[in-house]
Amino acid sequence: MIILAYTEMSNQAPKTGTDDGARDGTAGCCTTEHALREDEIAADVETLSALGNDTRYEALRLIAGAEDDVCVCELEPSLGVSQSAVSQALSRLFGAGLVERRKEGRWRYYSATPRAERLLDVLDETRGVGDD
Amino acid sequence: MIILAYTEMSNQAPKTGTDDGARDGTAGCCTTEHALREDEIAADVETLSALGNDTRYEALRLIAGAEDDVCVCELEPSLGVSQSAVSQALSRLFGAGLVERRKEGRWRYYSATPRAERLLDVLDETRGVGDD
DNA sequence: CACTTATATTAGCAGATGATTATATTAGCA
DNA sequence: TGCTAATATAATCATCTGCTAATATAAGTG
Repeated sequence: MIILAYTEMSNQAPKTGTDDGARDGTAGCCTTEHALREDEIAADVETLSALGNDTRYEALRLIAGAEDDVCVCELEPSLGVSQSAVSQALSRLFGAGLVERRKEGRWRYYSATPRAERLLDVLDETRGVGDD
Repeated sequence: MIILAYTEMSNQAPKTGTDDGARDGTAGCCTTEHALREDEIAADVETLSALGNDTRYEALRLIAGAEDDVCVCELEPSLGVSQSAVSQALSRLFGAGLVERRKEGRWRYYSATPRAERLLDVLDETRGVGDD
C-alpha cells in the first residue's frame, strides 16, 4: 500500500470516516510537499533492513571504520560466522547500496558508500538522545 | 560477538593468520578511535530493523511528515493492515526510540523523535546517490 | 451502569530470514 | 595442467517475523 503523499494531515480531531485523500503517487491538487514513490520506499526499507542485522551491521562498521577498503578475508575472523555467511552479508549490503566492491586478483575489497557513512554518522550522533 | 574497536585495520595484505587484536570492548593499547559497546550496537540494530519493514517505515513517514502529532486512528486507514498490526508497529517504533507518544483522552498521539527525523533526512538526502 | 470507541495484548500461524554445510567458481601458482 | 586459496552460490533448516483474529483494557457517553 503506497501512501506518503501529504501536505498536512488534519489530525487533532480524529474523524473516523474514510479519509481517501491523495495517494498512490498520482500527485493531485493537494500534494505540494514531498511524496515518496513506491520504489523509493522499497529502496529505503531494503537499506534499513539490510543494516538491521547484527552480522551485516558489524560488517559495515568494520568496513566504514577502516582506513582503506577491506578484504573479505579480514572480516571473517571478526564476525564470528561462517565464510559463506560473510559473503552473503556483503552481497546484501552491496545490493542495498551500502558498500562498493572492487576486485583485485582473487580478493574482493569492500568500502562503504556515502549513504552508509552518513547513516552510521547519524546513528552515532543521535545515540542516547531522547532516552536518557 | 563484539568487535568494532579499531584504529586502523591493516588490510591491503590479507594475512590469513589468526588476527586476534583488540576486541570485546576492553579497549587496550591500540584502540584510540571510537569503539561501539555491545548495547550500542544492539540499540542501533534494533533501530534499523524496526525501520526495515514496510508498515513501520510508512507509519513513521506519516508521523514525521505530519505537522503535529498523529493519532493512531489516522494511520490505520493508510497503512492497509489491521488495527492490531498498526498498534504493534507503533509499539515497536516506540521501543526503538523512533517515536514519542502522548495520551489524550482515549487517543494516543505519536510524533517522531529527533533520531527518527535525522535518519529519514539522510535517507532522503542520499537516495539515488551512487547508483545512478 | 451498559454501551461504544480507541488502543493494546495474546495466540497462532504462514512465510521470511539467517545461519550452516556442501559445492561451484575464479584466480594465482607449482 | 593440477593444486590451493578466496569468494560465491545452492540446498537446507531452525528460528524469527509480521500478520490476523480474538480478546482485553481504558476512557468516554447515554
